Amino acid sequence: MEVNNPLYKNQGIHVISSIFTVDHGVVKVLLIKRKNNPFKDKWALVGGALYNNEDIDSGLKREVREKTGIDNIDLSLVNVHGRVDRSPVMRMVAVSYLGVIDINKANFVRETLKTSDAAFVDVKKVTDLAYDHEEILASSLDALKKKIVNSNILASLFPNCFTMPELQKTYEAILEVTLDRRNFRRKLLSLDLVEDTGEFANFDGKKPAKLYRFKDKIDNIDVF
Amino acid sequence: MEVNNPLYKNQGIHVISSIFTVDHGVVKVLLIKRKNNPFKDKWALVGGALYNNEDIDSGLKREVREKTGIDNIDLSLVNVHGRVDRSPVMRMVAVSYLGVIDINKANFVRETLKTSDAAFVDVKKVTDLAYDHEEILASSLDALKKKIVNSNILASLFPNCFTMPELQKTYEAILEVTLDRRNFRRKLLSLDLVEDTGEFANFDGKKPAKLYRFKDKIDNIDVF
DNA sequence: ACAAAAGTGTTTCCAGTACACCCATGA
DNA sequence: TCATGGGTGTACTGGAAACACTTTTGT
Repeated sequence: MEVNNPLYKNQGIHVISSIFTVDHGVVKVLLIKRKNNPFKDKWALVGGALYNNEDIDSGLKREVREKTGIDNIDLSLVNVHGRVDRSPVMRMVAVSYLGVIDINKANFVRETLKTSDAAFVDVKKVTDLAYDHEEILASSLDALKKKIVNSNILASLFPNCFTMPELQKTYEAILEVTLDRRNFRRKLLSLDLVEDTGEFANFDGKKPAKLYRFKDKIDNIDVF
Repeated sequence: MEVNNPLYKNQGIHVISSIFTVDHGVVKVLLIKRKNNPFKDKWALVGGALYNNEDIDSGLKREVREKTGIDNIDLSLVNVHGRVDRSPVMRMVAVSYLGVIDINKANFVRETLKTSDAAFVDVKKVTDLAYDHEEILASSLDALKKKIVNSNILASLFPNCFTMPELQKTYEAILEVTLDRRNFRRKLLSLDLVEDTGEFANFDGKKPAKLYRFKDKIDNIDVF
């Protein structure tokens, strides 16, 4: 059968995650530095090759765990990258995902069996990644922009409390726009995703800001 | 390297297309009957295994051509199906796509090297497909519903002229809702996707209906 | 003239936008 | 008391929804 046909041999699947955070108004993505060839010592998105004895979701989570130590992140499908020459070793089709994490809660490890370093990098300053990961990143960043207006994916960025101005700055950083304070607040409250905690946050010398928290997760709010 | 690791051996990629049409108010999908094992003589979605020397887009088009004879259809990514047991032969990850075609222009062939029959089947009556194709179909049907309100994908269903009532019936069939005639027409004209041909269609004994045609293709109208 | 189905216009309502004012705090 | 940034209210606008009337045809 097919298995013996050389046309079908030596193929594999990459599962690649773009893990984003927003750090002081800067959108960053988690990169790891590769220990092995191909692309030894190059920075890359988190991910690797799927095993043939694991579901793709399991492989995705395993790769994230193995290369970063992060264990509890929601990832959603973004795209498929299938140019025949995208890997120099053998034919690999990449399935890409995106996730969002609070930088303070992201206890990633800097070195693992296959990686020599890890860091959140400003997406605007990312260059020279392994494979076609720059392309994958661009595609995931687009998807992130679409997703934050249709889902409560940003809840992961604020596991505890947050103020409206904080949340707004995050939206503005990702979407690269500026929004009206009053309309932003009204819009967000009308979505029924967040609730007032009754607490306040005190900053430098300004009026204390109300603290909100995200309600239980409702992914992908439908337009209909 | 990885290539010699048994964990990475014997994997492949399926490219699977759900090709839809709307026939007299009934949403149908193109199925083919398999000649070979596994799932010999079972109906299945159009698709097959990607070669290791072709881009995924090329493989997708090749599979559609080989199994149906259809050569000029736009397909867009829908989902990835990666359960480890989804294929009984070897580990295959499926990438699924959707397309839409006018049933009158769809000159598909009934038999090919690998298929013994082909037919458009009412999506509500599809049962007992090969592999996990029922699951893939369900997912693609969902995607189709979302897509017809955000793109002019239905233009492929009406390569020539059409009347507003016809187009509305098509929307209603896919979305499984009923819409208001007047609002539907206004909405569609406001989208600037269609233009008046100046011609009219005469039916039984009713007022002639204006004929419209789709303007040049603009896929995926953005919400922003 | 009548039924059937097509075309057109009007009102209402809500969500998004733009904008002005008040409030609490630390210096 | 002042500057800074946070909180609240209101008027405007445009698109979606609800709805009624007219037009054309074959019988």
